[in-house]
Amino acid sequence: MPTRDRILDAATDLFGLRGVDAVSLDVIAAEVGVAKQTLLYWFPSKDDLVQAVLVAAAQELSVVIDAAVRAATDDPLDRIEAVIRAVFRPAVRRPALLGLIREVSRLPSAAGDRLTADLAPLVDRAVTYLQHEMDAGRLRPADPGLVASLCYATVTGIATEPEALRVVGWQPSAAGLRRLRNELLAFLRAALAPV
Amino acid sequence: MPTRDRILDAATDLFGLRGVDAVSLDVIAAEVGVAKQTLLYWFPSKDDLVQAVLVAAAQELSVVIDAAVRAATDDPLDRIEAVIRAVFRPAVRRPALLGLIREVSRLPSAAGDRLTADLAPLVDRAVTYLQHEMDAGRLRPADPGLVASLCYATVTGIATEPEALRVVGWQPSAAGLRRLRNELLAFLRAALAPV
DNA sequence: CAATTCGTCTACCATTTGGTAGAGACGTAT
DNA sequence: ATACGTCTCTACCAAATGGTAGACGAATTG
Repeated sequence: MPTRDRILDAATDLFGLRGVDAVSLDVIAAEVGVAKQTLLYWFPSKDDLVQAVLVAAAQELSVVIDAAVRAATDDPLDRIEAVIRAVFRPAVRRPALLGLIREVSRLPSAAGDRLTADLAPLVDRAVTYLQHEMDAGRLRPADPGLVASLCYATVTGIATEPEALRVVGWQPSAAGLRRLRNELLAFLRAALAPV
Repeated sequence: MPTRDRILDAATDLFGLRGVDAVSLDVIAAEVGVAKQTLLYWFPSKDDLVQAVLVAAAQELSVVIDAAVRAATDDPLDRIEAVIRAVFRPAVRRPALLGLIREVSRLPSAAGDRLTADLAPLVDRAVTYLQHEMDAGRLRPADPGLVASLCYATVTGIATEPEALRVVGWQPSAAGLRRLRNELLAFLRAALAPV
């Protein structure tokens, strides 16, 4: 893999796992196996690196979600399930991915604004869709924007906080993951289904 | 207020908002209006300060939740609603509080273990209670541990990520907060109610 | 009054941070 | 060959970091 991509990969994992401020360029460089100045050659400053990492992560997620939506059936609950399933795989494979998105909220707003702008169309489409399905009686009527946020909070929260699962005795085995995914799906289905 | 408490307060807000690693002792000292060495007088090291902040936050939340549970009626959905309402107020007044709990997952495990131990009895009681109510048919049958984690993820996520709400056009006004709280309650009620 | 404890301070220090300057290795085109 | 662009390196640097040493004044205690 090209050096630039290896840097992006390592930075994504480290930033998402430990937080942007907690990870120094030296640590990333050591992880990748190059000198710090090689990082600064590819990304002129740490801010640039953060930016690039965010853009790459947003795009990766966008693509996955988009494909899932396209492939699913017409029923909104099935469609939502498809998205969750699609997000769950990369999120578990790389817990850092969603952790990174979350990291945005504590970054100086300028950095996050770019990401927000990138994701805005995706969000708008989702909200419009929810509204439409609620009107048609296929989802529990509610504020579609807030419902979208709540779903996001649930999925991201559960994917990025292994601690919260550990204290209830959950184990990250293959079987545990399946069980978690199924409970998550049942939870959201119940939360969204029409009365 | 005594210096020690003022330090704890400021540290709670800053740690919860920006992350432990991102906040230096100098920043906290400046916020409180004392010299850095005054901090180190009260808390011999940054780790000690972090520890103290976590313990204080956990206790504050424990007390609030405990009171809410005691005061509520017998119906489990009402009881859960009471807890959410109780947590919502301090969480909104100080967004850092829940953010801090979340911060644990990225701390060196030793620091978080103490907090985990402190909260374990509370969690155990909640899980046992959920199990009991599910058996009695007053809640949707599911894995009570995972359901507890999912509720936690939803509440914490929505309270600590203003970004997720901003992108759907939500505003943190008094009316907005009420609307958010009500949607959150409806969401969880639907997710937990028996079929 | 003397001695001690408490709370805060100024003055430092070693390490780590993000970042600069510039040299050398490598291939490719002239 | 030589010149040039690409990529990585060693050698630094100024600022910020967590932390130490110890002085100062104000209470408290003998």
